[in-house]
Amino acid sequence: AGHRENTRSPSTETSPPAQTFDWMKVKRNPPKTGKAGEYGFVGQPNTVRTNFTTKQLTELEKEFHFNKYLTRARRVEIAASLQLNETQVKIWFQNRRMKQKKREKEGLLPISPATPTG
Amino acid sequence: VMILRSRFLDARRKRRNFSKQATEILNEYFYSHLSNPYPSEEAKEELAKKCSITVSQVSNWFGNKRIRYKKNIGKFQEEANLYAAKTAVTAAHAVAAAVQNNQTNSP
DNA sequence: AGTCTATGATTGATCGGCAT
DNA sequence: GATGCCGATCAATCATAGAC
Repeated sequence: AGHRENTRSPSTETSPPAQTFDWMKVKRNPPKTGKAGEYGFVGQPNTVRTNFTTKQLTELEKEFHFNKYLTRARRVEIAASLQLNETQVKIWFQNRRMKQKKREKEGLLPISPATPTG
Repeated sequence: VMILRSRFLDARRKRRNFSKQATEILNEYFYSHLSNPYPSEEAKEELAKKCSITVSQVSNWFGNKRIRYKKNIGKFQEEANLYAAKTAVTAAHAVAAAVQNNQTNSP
């Protein structure tokens, strides 16, 4: 999505000195996800990326094949059975759909007809 | 925590660096748009074509570049100057050409 | 032949915008 | 006003290619 422009001198673009533009200051808020995945460890604003287990991924993948989209009820079930937040399940499906789209898009043209030099 | 590696030992495994020239093109774009290195979809497609890589790869490249650049600006200073100078030369050529064109075209 | 760094890809999660 | 989805991006990490 769109990002904010810089607040620096917008005059000359080709300036050697490394200025600090706004995009360089962008910081993401830490995940709100309070995970409870692996081996006993609940609560805590888990400040890091959750690592899904192979089992969880397998189940999610399996469900994805069945339905690309989830209903509220199904989401609750999955989240409970896999010990994940509803949000995590929701986000996973979201990302999975994007991944699917990307694959379809890529696996359609990448075959360069005649790769010229360069 | 160790046996679960086979999960994704797939694509990420065998990776190939882009050609010297492709990297050159990408860097030129990056440093000449340092104030906002976010190429549009069209720009990405054009870069992808010029570099003979996919649009996703262009996106990956810029994503990695942006993060790594801001993570350690100092480390890229040299590279930044290099490309800044390069584009400056290109600009100079353009100006020279324009001037010449102007001379032979303004009787 | 290792160790360290550069780099492309993957992915859980965030951001802004839009739809319901 | 809240909630879900999309598209783009972030940020951390993986695994490998390359430098030393």
